[in-house]
Amino acid sequence: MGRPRRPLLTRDGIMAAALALVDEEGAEALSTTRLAARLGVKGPSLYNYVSSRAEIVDGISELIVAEMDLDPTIRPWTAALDSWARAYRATFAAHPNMVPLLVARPTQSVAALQGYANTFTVLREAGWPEDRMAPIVQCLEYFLAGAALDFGLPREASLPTEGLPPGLDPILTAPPHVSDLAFETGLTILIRGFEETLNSLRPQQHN
Amino acid sequence: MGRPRRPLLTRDGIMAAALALVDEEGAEALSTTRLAARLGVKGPSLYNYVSSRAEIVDGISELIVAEMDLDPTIRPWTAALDSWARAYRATFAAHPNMVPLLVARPTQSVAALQGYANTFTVLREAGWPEDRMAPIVQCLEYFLAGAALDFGLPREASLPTEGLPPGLDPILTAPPHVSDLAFETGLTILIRGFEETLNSLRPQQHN
DNA sequence: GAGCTAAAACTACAGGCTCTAGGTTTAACG
DNA sequence: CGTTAAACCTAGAGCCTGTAGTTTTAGCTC
Repeated sequence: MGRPRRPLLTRDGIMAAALALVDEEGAEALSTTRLAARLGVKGPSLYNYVSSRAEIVDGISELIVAEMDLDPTIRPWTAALDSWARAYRATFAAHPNMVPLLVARPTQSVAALQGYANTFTVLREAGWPEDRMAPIVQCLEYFLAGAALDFGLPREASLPTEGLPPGLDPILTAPPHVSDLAFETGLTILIRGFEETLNSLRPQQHN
Repeated sequence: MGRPRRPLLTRDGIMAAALALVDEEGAEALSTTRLAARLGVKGPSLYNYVSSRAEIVDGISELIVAEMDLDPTIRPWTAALDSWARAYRATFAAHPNMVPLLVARPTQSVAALQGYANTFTVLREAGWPEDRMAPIVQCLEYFLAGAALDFGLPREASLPTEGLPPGLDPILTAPPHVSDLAFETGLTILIRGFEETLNSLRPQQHN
């Protein structure tokens, strides 16, 4: 076939198509062969723009992180954390198939780091001691990551049906919105807890 | 080679070897070929005991879940949740390479369900209303799952080093035990929050 | 003990995956 | 117009999961 009149591919196009592929067909459908087919091209052509499959996964992550628009002006800090948490969750909810791929790698995209930096700024402004910020942020992120995992789980996984231990009704007959409830419960408790922690720290600042 | 004098494999032996393989060489080393080699056997022989690779992953999960011994007699309920949380975390800490494989599937092993059932029993005893237990438990599990993910992350991931947004010092210069701190912080806050939730619920029970 | 069945290993291979090597056409530039 | 390099291609190596069919032998029945 030789070189086409105009390039059939772009790096951004590859990443966008990869995200669409995963959204539509699941994480296990993300192969260079299938992605290339979707782009009207043979597999190895992708390697003109990308050096490995892992790089494609990273590219998708960046797209998703970029998608969650954070407002850096929100104050006070409790509202900022709350808004961050909801944006985080909404983003993963929009791409449930990506969850297994995302959680396996550490977040090192620039956009994500920007988000962290902003969070630290807000906390610092509010009077949080330098050495207390990282644990607080990480602690909230644990909760958010766990909540995100929930979206990635296969729906309606058939349980053994027989030989189950008794007393599981609360989880078996749970209404579908129990995840929302769990999220709201945890987020409220965590942020209130952070607030109390900060309050208990403040008096000592004036010693 | 034909049938050996005594079987070379057992289902349990396969699962145990698979767990050891993942622990020692990482999740990506878990292939039927390599697992078989470690057992002194060729790849397809495994299929006499197991019907798919996924079944092996499930088997490993069960081994790990079984490993975390929960004491069903612990009271009060706050101590029970605390102990459950620590056992959960310790278990994942012992098998960091399994984390990516574990979180991608829902927990449907009998041992795990037993653990849930026990948790619900303890909460019920303590006076939690039936419809409040599932959110509480799931909320704590979000936190624990997220904390577990931390163990599965590749260590010492090299960051871009340049072009980083400013203000990231708290995360970059964080001491290595910041994960422990984040865990303790979150667990304390959550359990205290649950306690207050229950207290605020109690007065209404006597209406 | 002889013979049959089925267990438990094997080899061979189909089809999928990632990625490399090298070929071919054409765009872009001097 | 000629050269270089871009951007596609095909071929294939080497991994993977899983199936089919073969071989040897254990264990049971008569």
